[in-house]
Parts: sequence; structure tokens; C-alpha cells
Amino acid sequence: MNIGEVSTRAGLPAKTIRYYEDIDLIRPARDRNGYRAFGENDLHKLTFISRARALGFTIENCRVLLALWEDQSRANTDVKRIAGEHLAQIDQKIADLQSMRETLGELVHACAGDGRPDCPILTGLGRPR
Amino acid sequence: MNIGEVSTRAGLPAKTIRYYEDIDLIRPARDRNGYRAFGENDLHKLTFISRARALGFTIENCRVLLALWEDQSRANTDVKRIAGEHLAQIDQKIADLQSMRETLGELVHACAGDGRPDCPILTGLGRPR
DNA sequence: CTTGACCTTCCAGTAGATGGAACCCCCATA
DNA sequence: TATGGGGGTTCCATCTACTGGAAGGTCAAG
Repeated sequence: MNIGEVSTRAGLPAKTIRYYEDIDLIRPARDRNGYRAFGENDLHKLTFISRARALGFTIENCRVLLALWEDQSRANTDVKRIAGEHLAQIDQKIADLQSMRETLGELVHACAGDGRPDCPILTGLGRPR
Repeated sequence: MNIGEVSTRAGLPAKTIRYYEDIDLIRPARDRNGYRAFGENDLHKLTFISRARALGFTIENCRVLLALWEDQSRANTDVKRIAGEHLAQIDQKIADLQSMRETLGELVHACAGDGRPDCPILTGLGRPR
């Protein structure tokens, strides 16, 4: 399988796949003409990475998860711990964004947006936290 | 005012302030010894930027907002539009994260984490979206 | 005069790609 | 046989928003 096909099937840009090889996430074989030759296992890995990235795991997380994934005998405890930590990070991000949203929402609400110079948004931004 | 003081008062690392000068967000004067000499106006701008960044505005947003802020005669309409667009982006991010959280939460919940090899998290990540 | 805190510039690196240039490979058609 | 097009390849630069570190200048206190 060439990079184009694997790109379509994994839903990742070819550039990104080359980049993943660059950083040693995957190691596709090579044809005699120098083209990358992807097997089903490579495709599966890329799908895995694609999905993990979509769920916000970092590349380093992916590296660890892939290693765990390849290890038939590993305990699910490690996986659950990593995923759990990540879940906590997501919760933290959501909380941060919600707090931002609230503050900004108030500022936007307070601004008439009627074409006059008076603007509570800029005034609000100029005041220290 | 030297960079140390303005750093404390604006709540931004000195490095970051130098960086902001580098990208022309601010233009502090210089003392004869080469030290940056910050005025009240610089401090006010940095406080503004610091707060806007904390609310998730990009540097480019900050640049535009600063220009609007400096323009006494500008209409609040532009400001409200920018802030409104940003609010929509925040809402989108929150929604994305919540959807991630849900999916990942299900996976974590489904994994016993009991030390055995069987792990629904890895299985789930290996399946296409 | 020395010490230490503060300031300066410059260079490199972070995450995670993405864009572009210049070039190679393979197949089909005129 | 030329040529055109749609693959593929490498390498280098760029993006965002900083951050770290080295090497060195400045200043006030003791």
C-alpha cells in the first residue's frame, strides 16, 4: 500500500504520515523504487494514532499507548492510568474554558455594540485580573 | 520602570515582555545604559495583553484589540464583533472537549484496570471513528 | 573592589504539523 | 517515442507563543 492509499484509509494527510515516520512512531518498509510500503499493521497503527490524537492525546502519549498496544501481555492498569490522567486534563481544560467563556460573555453582554466609542470590553480588558 | 518591575506589575515573565517588543506589540523607550524604560502606558498595554491572552485571544487578536483600544474614536461595533467571534470559538472548543471527554470517559469506564491484559481502551482506540 | 542582582543580546528548542521547491517514477495516450 | 499527469521522494522553512541558556554589561551595597 502506498502512502496515498494509507492516507485515505487512515484519514491522515500524507505529510503527517511522513512526519510520524520521521519521529519514529511508525516504520513502514520500502519498495525497491524508494516508495514507502505500508502493511495492514501500519494502517492499523495509524488509525490508532489518528483516533488517539482526535481525543487529544499528545504524541508522547500515543507513543506509550502504542507500545502498550503492541505488548500482548501488558496489564490494562497502565493504560487505564494514562487515560484517566488524560481525562483529568480534559476536565481541567473544560473548566478553564468555561471560566473564560463566562468572563468574556459578561464583557460582550455589557457592550452595546451600537457604533459609539464607549466599550466595556476594552475597558474590562484594561483592568488587572 | 525597568523590565523587572513591569514584569511583576503586569504579571508577565520578562522574557515574554522582550518577546512582545520583538514582535512589535510594544515599543518601550530606552535608558542611556540600554535598559528598557517602561512608562505607565506600556504597563497598561501589557496588562491589557496579559488579560486578553488569559482569555484565550491570540496575539494577532491582541494586536487588533490594542489598536482599537488606542483609537479614541473607534466604534465599539468592531470590538464586539471580534470578541463575539472569539466567544463562538471558545464555545466550539468546549463542545469538542466535551465530546472527547464523553468518548474517553466511556472507554475508561469500560476498562476494569484489574491488571489483566484485556483492555477496552486500546481496543476502542484501534477502531476507526 | 567585589559581590550579586539585574539587565542586555543572540541562538536554539518546544509541539505538531504544514507549505513549497526540486526532483524521481510509472502508466497511458497521441 | 515524446509527453503529460498523477503519484511518490527529500529537504528546508514556517507557524504559534513562548522558554531556556550562554555570555556579557550595569549598578548599588558593603
